[in-house]
Amino acid sequence: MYDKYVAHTVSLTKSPKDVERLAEQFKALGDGTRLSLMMAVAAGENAEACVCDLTPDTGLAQSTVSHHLKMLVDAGLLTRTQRGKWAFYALTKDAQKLLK
Amino acid sequence: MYDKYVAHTVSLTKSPKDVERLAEQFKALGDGTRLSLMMAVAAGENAEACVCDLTPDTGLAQSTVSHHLKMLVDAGLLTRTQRGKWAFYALTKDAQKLLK
DNA sequence: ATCATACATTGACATTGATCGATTCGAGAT
DNA sequence: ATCTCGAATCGATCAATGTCAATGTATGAT
Repeated sequence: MYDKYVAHTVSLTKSPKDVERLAEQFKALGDGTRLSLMMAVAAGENAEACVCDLTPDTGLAQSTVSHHLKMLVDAGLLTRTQRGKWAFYALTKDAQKLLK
Repeated sequence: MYDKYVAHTVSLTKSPKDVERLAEQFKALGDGTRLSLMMAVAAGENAEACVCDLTPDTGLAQSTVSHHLKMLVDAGLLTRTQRGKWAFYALTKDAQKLLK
């Protein structure tokens, strides 16, 4: 009922700790390379992708891509699953919310 | 109809330029201080606030807060309106979408 | 056991970013 | 004109970040 008068953003309901966590997620998305990686993962088959698929498009070194992916995992935006020699990354719920 | 099978995130529909812009907005939100500022603005009367209101809570120098606000404006997340001696900041549509 | 493949980790470097104090600017009020 | 107050800009400093080459690690194939 207060919806008309009170801005119902994320903001009003978050503790300082939540704010820091959210800021961390935004920061993780706040880089062109990483945002592109997220997009590529979302666009991949079964909405997942392995590093070998992701690296070429970026034009960056494999180690750099690996580093970015780790940041996204640490931020809670990607999951990592090892299957054979490949590591598959997929979006988390948080990521889907933030990117929708 | 493809909704069930295709991740319909931001990702799939954005040009490289849009991606960079979006990344810039995420980056702007990816800092605890700035995210708190956004929240404070959203929580303010009429969903706006002036620097004098915002500065004390941050515990930072006024110049620093001013700098952060400029970044948020440049990213298209805040508007700035001068009224008398005060500068009032308010959320943009983009910001409301990203923070909802 | 050895080898190749797919990633991760490390160390280094250059760039960016957050912060402050000091100064400047602009808009009323005197 | 001068003064004051709110806010923006400047210059400097120090920490954090993006990047790569080199190396390490784990997995599967030979």
